[in-house]
Amino acid sequence: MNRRSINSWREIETEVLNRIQSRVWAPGFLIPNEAELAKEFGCARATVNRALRAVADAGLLDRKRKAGTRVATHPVRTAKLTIPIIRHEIEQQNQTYSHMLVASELSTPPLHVRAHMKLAENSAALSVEAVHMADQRPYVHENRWINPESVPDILTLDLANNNANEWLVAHAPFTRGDIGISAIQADAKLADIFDTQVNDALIVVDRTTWNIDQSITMVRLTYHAGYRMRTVV
Amino acid sequence: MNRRSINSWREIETEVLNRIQSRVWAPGFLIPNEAELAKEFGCARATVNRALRAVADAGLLDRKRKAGTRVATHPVRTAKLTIPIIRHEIEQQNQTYSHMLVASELSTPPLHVRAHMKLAENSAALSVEAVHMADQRPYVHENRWINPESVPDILTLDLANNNANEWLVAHAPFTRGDIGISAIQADAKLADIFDTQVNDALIVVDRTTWNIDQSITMVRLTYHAGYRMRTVV
DNA sequence: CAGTGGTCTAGACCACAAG
DNA sequence: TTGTGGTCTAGACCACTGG
Repeated sequence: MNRRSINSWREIETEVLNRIQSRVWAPGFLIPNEAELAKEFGCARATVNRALRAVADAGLLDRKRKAGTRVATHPVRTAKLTIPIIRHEIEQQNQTYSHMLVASELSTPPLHVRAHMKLAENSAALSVEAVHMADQRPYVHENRWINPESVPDILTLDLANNNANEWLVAHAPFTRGDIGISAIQADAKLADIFDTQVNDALIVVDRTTWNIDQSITMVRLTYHAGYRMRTVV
Repeated sequence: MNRRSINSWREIETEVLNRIQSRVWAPGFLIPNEAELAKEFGCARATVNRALRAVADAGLLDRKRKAGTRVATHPVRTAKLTIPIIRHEIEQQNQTYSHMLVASELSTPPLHVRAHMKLAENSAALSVEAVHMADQRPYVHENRWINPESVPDILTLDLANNNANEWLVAHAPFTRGDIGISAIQADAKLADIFDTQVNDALIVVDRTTWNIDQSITMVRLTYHAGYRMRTVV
């Protein structure tokens, strides 16, 4: 075969994607092993490995030792949902960010919060309620519980002039988090905050972050009516 | 230093994460270069590279040639939002999947669809409306436009017995897609489908997929009331 | 210009899993 | 048992970019 030598993993990745897309390698097809592809492309096996690993990470190939590499029959694609700092998200739209603290209080969280955050029955947590504004208009409402055992410094922080969202990102790295996205009807309070109608549909993001097995914070973000989360695959 | 030798990239990754989390390497800190870390860990530079690349991909390190590697000050975390085949999502919850075709018709799409899918003014597209059921209960409503130029075979497919969602995944690989998530109030039709109240808040996912620059399909998925998308970071 | 990460190579050994 | 991907090494050169 007079194929010109392909020796960058990105070129190999492109070639592999082309073969999959053009169905030269159809779904379920067992593709040649790394050594053979390396010979075909005239490069080292490690380079082929790098390329195939990238394509497999994207969900288009299934790789198994001994069994070889197959084109995924039902590629499970994943979209990257970025979790931006709210100020950044707003400023990226060329709007002016501001932040309003509604309330902050150290108290005993309700049962469902204690349960989800794995807090002891009599333990106190810091409750923070705030509204993030874009060009002075309410953008997202934040309702947060913070575990002071994970971030004791939060108790001495001036939350009126500091933003819990950003402060936590910089000072409380987390190892994992769970996220839920749902839709709710605006109640009277939310309708008032967002200057919209009761029963308007709003997007809600619930997120809890953990340091190993200790909860850091549990937050509910309720976005203004008409908000649209966007991403690409 | 009497450090034991660390020579797997996963161990190095763990060690790096530990140093970031314990703030031994604080946000903004310029960490040693790959060669130095390789010496410290007693491994090859390529191994350090593999580990640092993984951590950087996770958003916790910023790497630049010549400038070196710094701990991210505002780590941009990304959650993986999987785009499952609806049948799989339902079966994973141990529910029985079924699928009901409401309508399918070749017709001229409305302007906003033509515009988004980049279709010519007089071109026809296949419109498919269906409901996916879990244990006989409506789970998600699907409203889809398919570009027959991208997937001509769809025109001869028996959509009553085949599921456009799955068929497209297997037969029309896409190179990119854009996704929007929003909340809407149920209108009379959706309330009827989901046997819920008008004005109930529903989650809507709009997705358009592309083969290079040619649109394949544009779909609106409207989930039943109370549906919750979940993911982890 | 020079330091850093990005990548490639040729070879080696290992870990897993199919048969 | 054995074929396949997974990983590591030591070295090399390249590409980008800060100073």
